Amino acid sequence: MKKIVLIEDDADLFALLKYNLEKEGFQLAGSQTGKGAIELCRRERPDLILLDIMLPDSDGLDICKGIRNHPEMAHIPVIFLTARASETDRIVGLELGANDYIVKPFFIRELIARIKIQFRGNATPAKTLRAGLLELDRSSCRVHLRGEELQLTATEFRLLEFLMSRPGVVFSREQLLDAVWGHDRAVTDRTVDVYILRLRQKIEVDATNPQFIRSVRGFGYSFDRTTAEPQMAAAVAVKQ
Amino acid sequence: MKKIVLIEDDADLFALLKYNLEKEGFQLAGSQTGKGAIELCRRERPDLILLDIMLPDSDGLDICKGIRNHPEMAHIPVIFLTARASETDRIVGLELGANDYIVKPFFIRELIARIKIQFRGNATPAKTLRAGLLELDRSSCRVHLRGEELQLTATEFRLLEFLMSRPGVVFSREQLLDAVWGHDRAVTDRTVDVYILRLRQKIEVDATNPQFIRSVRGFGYSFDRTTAEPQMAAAVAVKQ
DNA sequence: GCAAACGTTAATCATGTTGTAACATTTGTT
DNA sequence: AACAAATGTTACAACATGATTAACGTTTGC
Repeated sequence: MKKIVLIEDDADLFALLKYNLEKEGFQLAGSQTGKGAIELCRRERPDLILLDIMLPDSDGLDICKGIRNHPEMAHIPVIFLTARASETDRIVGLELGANDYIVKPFFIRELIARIKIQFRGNATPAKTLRAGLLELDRSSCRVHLRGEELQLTATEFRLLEFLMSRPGVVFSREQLLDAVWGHDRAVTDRTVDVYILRLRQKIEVDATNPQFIRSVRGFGYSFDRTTAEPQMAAAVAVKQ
Repeated sequence: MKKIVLIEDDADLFALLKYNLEKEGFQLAGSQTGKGAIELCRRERPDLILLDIMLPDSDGLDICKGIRNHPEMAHIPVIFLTARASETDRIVGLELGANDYIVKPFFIRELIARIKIQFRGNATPAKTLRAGLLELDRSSCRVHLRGEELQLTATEFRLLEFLMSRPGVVFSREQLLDAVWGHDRAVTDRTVDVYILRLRQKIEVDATNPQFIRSVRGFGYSFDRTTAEPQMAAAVAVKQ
């Protein structure tokens, strides 16, 4: 849960924001004075700071500058609440490090939207797929198992990526060929079997009891963690 | 000087924004259609993209998604121009990676303010890229290895800079040509191979075991330490 | 105008990958 | 148990890819 510090002197607005932001699932701390705001942030270590510029006892810009001067807080995003658009220049022109600002009066939902933009950061969509000890990193095209890097070929990688990105879903050989080999494929569907085998040899610890790639007889394959069944273990023991 | 790409179908608004942003010192490229917007960005490689959501021929959200899917453009900030606050939810709810948005009608100065906020975030771009004993200084266009200066040609430098600025990310030859050679490339993708070779000859200590530039068979190249040690493979072989 | 440096292509070589067929095993059904 | 269908496994020849070199056209600086 994200924690927000709100510095706003107007009691009504303070209450309104606190109510709405808490309803939205944020944890709120705050103060209605600028005095001690920096101390408050240092104690609370919020994920974001909402800062009114016009405070009766101090200047919001100074508070922001102060926060930026503390290395341990310098990275925390600050959104200014400002009374008039004419103040825009001061916020932006000076090197204060505001990450955003919003002009009063504003819709609560717009403020929430801007807060969420800050939290989304630079929108780094999960580039790496995980399943227990198995990790697949899309950007670097690497696969790790228990921290050890596996050497997969391009086709193996694409197949594993496709399966891992839709865990639990069973795909027919046809579908896998379309997705991994492409549309202009001239490939037998049994080829999929061979690649599944090769993948298993590389990612499965125990090939006889696949942990990651599940065969679904009559349908195809799926990436699915079959929770280790004690029955299976027993069966194996009997066989020996 | 910062370069901005503007995608806006309204001719009046397009002209108005172009005039004002150029007056502000930005270099502007743009299009009044969504068609080919991604291609435009790939060619221009702007520092920021202004994107109208409602376009007659395509959806701005899709364009943004497309941009985020190209690794070489994924880091470029996008500001949406949106007609109504009610569209806010779509922008924020979806994982599209918008960095900001502004609701029409807006003050030009507010837009400029928001643009500058985006640029200030990048105000401290690492002027020099480092990777172990390898140093690349962007401002002086010099590269040092163990303190010794290397003589790289312009293309070699740009290629290395591009790869080093996104360590670990694998780029296809296509992407590298787009990013390093630029728009009017009438160049075979094999050319990339030759440049990779020349770079390796200059920066790699042991060319047979590349330390910096990794070939990813079937995908392309990336600037990345290869964690897999050939010694390990040998040890395994011996154990068997 | 010349020579050196640079950018590009094409050809060759070694190596790893790919897809298939043939065979083996498992599974479910009668 | 017998059988057929589905899946697992192996081996191999054709193929694709990347590294490398040489050659050629173009730009640059003097």
